[in-house]
Amino acid sequence: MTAEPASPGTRPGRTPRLPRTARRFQLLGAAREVFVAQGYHAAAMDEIAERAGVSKPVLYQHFPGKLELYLALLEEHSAQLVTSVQEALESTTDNHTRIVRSVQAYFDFVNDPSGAHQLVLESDLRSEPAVRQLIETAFARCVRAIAATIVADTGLTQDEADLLAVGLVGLAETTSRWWLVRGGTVSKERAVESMVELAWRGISGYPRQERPPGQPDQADGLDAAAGPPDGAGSAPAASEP
Amino acid sequence: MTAEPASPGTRPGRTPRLPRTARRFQLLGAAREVFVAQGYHAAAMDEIAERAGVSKPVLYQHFPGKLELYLALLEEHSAQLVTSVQEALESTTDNHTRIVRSVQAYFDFVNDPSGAHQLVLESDLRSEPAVRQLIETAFARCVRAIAATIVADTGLTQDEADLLAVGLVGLAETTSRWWLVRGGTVSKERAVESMVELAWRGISGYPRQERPPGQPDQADGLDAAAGPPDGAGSAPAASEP
DNA sequence: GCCGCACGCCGATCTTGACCTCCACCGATG
DNA sequence: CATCGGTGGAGGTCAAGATCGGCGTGCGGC
Repeated sequence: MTAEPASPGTRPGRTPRLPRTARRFQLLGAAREVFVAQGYHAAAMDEIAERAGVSKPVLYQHFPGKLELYLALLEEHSAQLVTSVQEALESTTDNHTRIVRSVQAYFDFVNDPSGAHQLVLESDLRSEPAVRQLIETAFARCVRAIAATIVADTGLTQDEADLLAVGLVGLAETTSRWWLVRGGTVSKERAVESMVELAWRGISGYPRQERPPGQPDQADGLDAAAGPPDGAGSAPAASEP
Repeated sequence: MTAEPASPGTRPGRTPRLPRTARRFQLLGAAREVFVAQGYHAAAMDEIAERAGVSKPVLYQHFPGKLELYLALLEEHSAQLVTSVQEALESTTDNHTRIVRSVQAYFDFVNDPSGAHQLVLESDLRSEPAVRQLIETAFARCVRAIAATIVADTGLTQDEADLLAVGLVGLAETTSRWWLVRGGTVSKERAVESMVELAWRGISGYPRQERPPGQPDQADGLDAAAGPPDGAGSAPAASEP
């Protein structure tokens, strides 16, 4: 006691006393910046607090610990990605458009100026079960959505459709991240277009695959949406034999 | 632990005094096990030494520090992956076989019982520049090898080929890891076959990029191995070394 | 208009855990 | 038989997560 408060007139007020909700939001923003820039392990709670303009105790009054803070951000952004992909798939019944919008969803997600995609796609805390589970669940939701679309519009088995969906997700993830890093060379639209074309060529002709006889194949490929292909003509240059 | 120092006569000799090379090899093996199981940050040098049956000073006599030990493992396995992919591409001139063997290279790499692929594909030390650079270099080498093949056998530009190669690498990476985790459902051969088919459909028809109609470019696909199209000049410009 | 209350905020500190070296010991060699 | 290089356990250092008492401000009640 009587430590050395020096002079009581020292300007103590740094922060204008925010309400809890606003403060929490600001802390999440600061944490996102630091976690994205440094990664989980290299990030320090001191820096997050400093970045937010508050002291560490305030941080610990809003979040029980570093892990929970990270998980809050991770949950937010992984849900955002999943929602984007699901909306892209549900927004239309034309499968080519579905692919376009899904790939675009990944590119947009990666292109977010906050760089939050790194938390979901390049986390350095996969050893933590909670983190791993969250990331894998988000991945699985995207895969499941795509696979459900595939299995609904083709005669493929669930396993086959899962595999294809995983491949497409990996393609979109990897290319979008690569495009972001090497962003200068190719425009986003061009990259998306290339990837869509690759994916579309890859799966558009699928239902005509040699299947055990007795299984009447659908009349058309994936490009046949729910209804008849009435002038959709979406197939770009698909080599239609 | 530390039951008691008790008597100094407790048979201290555990290790039969290995030569340096063998000892180093053994240390690398122990380190690999621990790093794979725990990740870099959760791994402790104590555990690596204990796993190897030696004490910590010997560990530090073979490696300057934890990071260097990790880098040695990372370099070894990333080089192994790159070599596998390069050999797969150079082993034949048939592009379909090239894809088969390349995808198989990824699946084999992931399927290694040591689990070493996690070091390269799921490292939790990307914040470290040396680690990041090593991983990205390995990735880039795989991409470059594939892109070089594409650009040699088609008229695509370097940028386009890079993009396709990145997509194929991402596809192989993601599906192989997914297959390993969900290994029970699909056999490896079946998964490889599906992915090869997807990739092959995706790129096999490529050299006939949107060209004015009326061109009878029937057999002019990637499956036509030799002979770059004469009219495909289009200023490659050779930007990257 | 004024007072007391309560809440939010801060400086300084503690503790843990992991990486990295110093004193006793033992088998091979001249 | 003596020496010497390598081995083993105990300890130092430091960074980073987590926390305790005090302070100042804004607001409801009188």
